[in-house]
Amino acid sequence: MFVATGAAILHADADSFFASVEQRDDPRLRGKPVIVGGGVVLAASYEAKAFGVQTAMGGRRALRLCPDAIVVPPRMEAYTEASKALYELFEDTTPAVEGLSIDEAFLDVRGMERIAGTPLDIAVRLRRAAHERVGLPLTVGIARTKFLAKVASAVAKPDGLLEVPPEQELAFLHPLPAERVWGIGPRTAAKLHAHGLFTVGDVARVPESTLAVMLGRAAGRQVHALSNNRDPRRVRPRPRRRSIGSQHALGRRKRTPQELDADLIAIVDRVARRLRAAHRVGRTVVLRLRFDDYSRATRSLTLRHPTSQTRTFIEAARALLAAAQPVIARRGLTLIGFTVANLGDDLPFQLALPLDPGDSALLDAALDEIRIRHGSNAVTRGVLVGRRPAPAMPLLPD
DNA sequence: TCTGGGGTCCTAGGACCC
DNA sequence: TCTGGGGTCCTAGGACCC
Repeated sequence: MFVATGAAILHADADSFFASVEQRDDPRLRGKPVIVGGGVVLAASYEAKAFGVQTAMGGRRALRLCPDAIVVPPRMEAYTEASKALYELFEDTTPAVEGLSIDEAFLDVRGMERIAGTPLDIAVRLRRAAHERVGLPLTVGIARTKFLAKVASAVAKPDGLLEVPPEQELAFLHPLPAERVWGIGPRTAAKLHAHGLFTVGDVARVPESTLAVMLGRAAGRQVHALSNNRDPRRVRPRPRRRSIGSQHALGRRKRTPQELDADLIAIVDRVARRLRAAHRVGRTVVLRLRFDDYSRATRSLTLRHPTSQTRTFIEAARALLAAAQPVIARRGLTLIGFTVANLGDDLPFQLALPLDPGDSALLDAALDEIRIRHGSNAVTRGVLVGRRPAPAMPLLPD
């Protein structure tokens, strides 16, 4: 009888995803060092990685390391298609799939022994299907917890398969560098190194209260739990996304105010379109800025009503940009971004009211009532119908 | 070492309310 | 005259992930 404590969580991760899709679609790229991106490396094939090329590296440096690399521009639609095909395989494998990113997911295969074989059997089939049906290499880690499964796949890359048996978990985990722990990035790692902590095992021996002081309460707790191999999180479908945004690097060239405004409008419009396509609305708008010295700033405000209207967002974004002018003038702008958060659903509705719908206080009250029924960030658009002979009017006119 | 574009979560302070 | 404790919301920033 299969027991629930066995290693039965799979972490499936496509290797160098964008670059693998490019190599799949263009035979001339196979076996060659490929870089996807331009100014910056979005993805590098393993042949390029062998030269030291890494994701997020500047393009010029990447080409110094690997002069023979073939640079191709990204094709996001192709990657989205490939991602869908991969996720179809995941969903065919088990109903319990938790997507992490465009090319990466957890699969819970507990209790499937009788119908589908051991987790290892399942993983072998999944990898074969990825090769044969999608044409992409897939690395799979198998373990008892999500964290260990993810670490296992990272260790097994590229195009690998690794199972961590329950009795070998600590022997596997503790010798690894601390950076393998989820949530330990460069900053946190530097803090840990300063205290003489380098491996997961080193970190595991530090009391949680000490880590909380060093890293903050939440981060300390998480790092302590994971490094001590405690990860009770279940595999479950991801909740809906909480923000939608877009950004654009401007380069060093100075923009005139008119050019900057045009850039801003283009970004805001892109975000608003995506929001409407997803039937979502948002209430908090965030202007994201980056300066000559790569320092960053954000400016945000929360609207009275959630919306997906381009015009409202542009007004808000312009106001935030205007307020940030002094710091922009001092530090020079190199990136501009716009994000809408505090998302809700855009539900069409109709509301009958006893009074003339020209009354704005009444309108606010009506919207509040709707939000009580549908959630605080729901609903911005609809038709208000007055009982008096008045024409139906749009609630927030375009 | 040189930095793109898409996200997530946490922290901390201030305003405001009871 | 001095001033508790708890809560929510908003804004800004930091760190991390792919």
